[in-house]
Amino acid sequence: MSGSQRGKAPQMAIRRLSMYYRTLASLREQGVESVSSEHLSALTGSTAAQVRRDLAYFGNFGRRGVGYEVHSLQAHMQDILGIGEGWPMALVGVGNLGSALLAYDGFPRQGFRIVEAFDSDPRRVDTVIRDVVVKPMDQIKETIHTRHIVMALLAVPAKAAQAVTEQLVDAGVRCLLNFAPVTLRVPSHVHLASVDLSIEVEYLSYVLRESVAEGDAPGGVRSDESTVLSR
Amino acid sequence: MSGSQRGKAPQMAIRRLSMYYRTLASLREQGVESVSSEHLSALTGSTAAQVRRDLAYFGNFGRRGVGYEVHSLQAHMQDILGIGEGWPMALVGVGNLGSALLAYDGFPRQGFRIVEAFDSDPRRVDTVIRDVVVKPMDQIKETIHTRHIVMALLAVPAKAAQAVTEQLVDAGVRCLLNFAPVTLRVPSHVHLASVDLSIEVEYLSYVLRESVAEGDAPGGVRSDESTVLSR
DNA sequence: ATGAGCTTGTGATATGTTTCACGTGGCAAT
DNA sequence: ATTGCCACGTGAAACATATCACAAGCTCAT
Repeated sequence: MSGSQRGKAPQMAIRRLSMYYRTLASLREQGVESVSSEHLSALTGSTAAQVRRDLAYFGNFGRRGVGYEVHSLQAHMQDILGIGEGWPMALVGVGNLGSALLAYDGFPRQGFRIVEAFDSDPRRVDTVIRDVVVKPMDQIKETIHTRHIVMALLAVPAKAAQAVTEQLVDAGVRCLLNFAPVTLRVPSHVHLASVDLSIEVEYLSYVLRESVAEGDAPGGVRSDESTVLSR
Repeated sequence: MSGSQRGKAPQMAIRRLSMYYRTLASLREQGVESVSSEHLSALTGSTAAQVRRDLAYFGNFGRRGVGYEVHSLQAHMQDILGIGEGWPMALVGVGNLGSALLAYDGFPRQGFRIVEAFDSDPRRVDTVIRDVVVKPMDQIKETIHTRHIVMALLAVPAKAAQAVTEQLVDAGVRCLLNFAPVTLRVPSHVHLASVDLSIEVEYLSYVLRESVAEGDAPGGVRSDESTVLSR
């Protein structure tokens, strides 16, 4: 009944669902009521077969000969991804990046809100950014516990990251999005994703030099080969 | 001669090289002179076999029975990744995120520097952040051309992203790191990577609800399953 | 020198993901 | 009703990636 899917979906498929979700939201704003896998793939830089396969991991959302109903498909994506649960998030580290995360309007728009922020610097404690009061680190455990926060964003310096991670895990956090350029260790019941800017830049640097080394003439138009899409 | 490698490396392997590089730098600071694949895998959350395979895509850097010499291996990684070419980068969009990117010290430490910044908001133009003068958008083409900039970071609102991308491509940029939550279209000779915060958060949201749905008891200690590592 | 012990580099294998190709069901028009 | 067309859902094939397991090469102690 709630034991969801058919086969288990590849991790990448789940990330692509996010893209489909966003694209569907945009289509809906434009008043589009129906999409084909072909259309959706063009908008997300995927392929039609991939779109169909990705969606089929989770159910039969389309109608043969017709396509997918935008509104209903979006609702399904939202449900699968857990958007709308309105998970409250905590932020640790209110430096430049942390402040940017607090201000990032993509989160609230997708139903995620940073409701608590922490920093070790006394000069930042008690400042207010976007209606969030910055608290000192020693209040992490109590605050996270009483507010039932399960997701945390980690925007502290690399050196501090592992120690802070352990505080957060100890406080009961279940998901961590790490921005520090380090490999974190977490217990197996805690989920971890990382955004690493250096890795992305170095990856581009690699493909750049590779493409310069070989001959490379301009060609047609290609789509996103981003971090998460592959092809 | 410069047509580098043996087999061609998986994209993920290249991202892992970045992690090895960073880890080697850290080991070197600690005065460690030699590592085994076993040791390196423990530090990066990979496996020994994976480390050896990843490195073997590019050459024979180790000595059997001994391991890898930290300094020399780091130098090879640097060379492969093109770190040290000192690619100058341009930033477009000096809002919260853009400012954070300007301040991010991971870039200069890896040999990448943001040397130009652009914004469409007149209130931001001519301000100076971290020694970089913010220029108006209409100077993109000339500036990028004369300074031979090949990499650009895109930190503008989603709505503006595609248009700005086209300006940058027109100006001669070869690599783009996109932070806007949209799928960009670029000509095939331009390389694109994307960092999408919503996707990461939604991915965590998915695995969270999945793990809550099934029974899940705490277990041992696991390592990074981040964006880029897989397993 | 020789042997024991260690760790790399790599065929072979296993696993995972994407693509292909087509059967199935649905719609519209005649 | 029947026909023609369309687009989904999916088994099977192709491809990509990770893991296994071991031969090859190095070091050190004797």
